[in-house]
Amino acid sequence: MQTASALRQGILEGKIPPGTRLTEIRMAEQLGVSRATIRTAFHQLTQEGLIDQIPYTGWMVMSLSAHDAWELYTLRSSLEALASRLVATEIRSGGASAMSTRIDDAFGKLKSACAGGNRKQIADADFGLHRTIIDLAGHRRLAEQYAQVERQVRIYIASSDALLDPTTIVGQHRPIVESLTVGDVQRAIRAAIDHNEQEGEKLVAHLAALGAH
Amino acid sequence: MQTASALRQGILEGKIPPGTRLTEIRMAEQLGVSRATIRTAFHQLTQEGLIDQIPYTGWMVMSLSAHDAWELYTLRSSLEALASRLVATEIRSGGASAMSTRIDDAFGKLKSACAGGNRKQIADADFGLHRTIIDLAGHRRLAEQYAQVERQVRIYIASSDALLDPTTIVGQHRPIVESLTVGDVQRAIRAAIDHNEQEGEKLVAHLAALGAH
DNA sequence: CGATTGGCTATTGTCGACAATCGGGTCCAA
DNA sequence: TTGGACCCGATTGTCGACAATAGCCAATCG
Repeated sequence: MQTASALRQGILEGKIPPGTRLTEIRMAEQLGVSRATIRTAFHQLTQEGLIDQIPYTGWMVMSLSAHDAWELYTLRSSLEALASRLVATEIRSGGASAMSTRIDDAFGKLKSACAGGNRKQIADADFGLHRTIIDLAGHRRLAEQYAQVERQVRIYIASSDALLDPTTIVGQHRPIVESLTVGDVQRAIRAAIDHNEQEGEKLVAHLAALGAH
Repeated sequence: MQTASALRQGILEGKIPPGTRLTEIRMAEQLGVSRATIRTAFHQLTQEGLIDQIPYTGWMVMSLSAHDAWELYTLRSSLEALASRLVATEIRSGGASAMSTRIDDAFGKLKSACAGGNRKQIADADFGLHRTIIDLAGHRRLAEQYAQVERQVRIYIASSDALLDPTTIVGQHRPIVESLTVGDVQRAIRAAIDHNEQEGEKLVAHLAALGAH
């Protein structure tokens, strides 16, 4: 839906910052549609994990505390560990070379994005690599739940690209890619968990610093 | 919301079987409310994973194939493994005796339910024990995502209680409870995974048998 | 002076009517 | 016979108006 897309983009690009209160009436006027249309869009965004409803009061752009960041990265760790197990197992058993190719392609895009230096491109390529692995698992519900986590993480990555260090990103993802493409199940699971632990600590620290400022 | 609760109950108790097509107009007449109210209820149930929307066509009660069952149990396994890790770690490090108590209580209810023999009570106690562990993890997003999986599993458990064997249920849960209450992290994780593997195979087999009938 | 009650405003919750869209069936023509 | 265009019923999508509710501020009472 068009109006949901507009709002999603605004939130994900940081134009509508976390904690912003959204009212149906104002949004309806602003976008030139009726409240019913806004309402379905808000329901959609709620399902995507981007906003929250407060009965008889309004809607709020999801806002993350340090504890929320901890939740996101512990959850993401578990979901990526499952995906890594499934993909690595498939690569190990079958000769699924198409899977390895797609992972290598996504990793290649990340490498050239880091070489380029464009923050948005780097972030997109980073998320793209992770999403490629998730999609390869052939697990709709896993993909859906992962997408919810990813979108919430993106809210913060977008509004504060303090978590992107172009010089280290490629190296941090190499263990994940290599263990997967050779079908080393145990190492792939471990690599996914380790990666999320590192990233999670960074986001928690970042949010704690913001909270203190 | 009242109307969402009525529909949820109907679906979870099997009165509205999987695959049923729901139309806003008929539901509105049937429950004596307007379409707008039904619509928000449907959006709520969609977020809960109980129904699906088909644009310009209607809404359908979630229907599970054998592959869907595989998805549910692999996902549940990962989520319960995470919860088990968190809870067992907490019990090990702190003297969180309240946690052990709540787990033992839930296990006690399961035992007496199995002794009683009432299917619905057994199912509720079974889900209750798992939910207790999830809740103890202190992880809102984990609880929410787990709830989605649980509700979808419940759709089938309710409509075909072939998966409940009162004589073995208690024994199947004992490793989970014992490893958690003594704070054995690794064993707790393993117990959670093993349990889900068993249950998943049962549901897959059940669905495959239905598909063949 | 503090707490409680009452009303007021802003916002969501609910409603019925109309517009847009989808799917299937029919009719016609090649 | 078969392919395709068209029409029609059913259903959701959208709209504006009214009802219900929460939160706030002030007035009142102890």
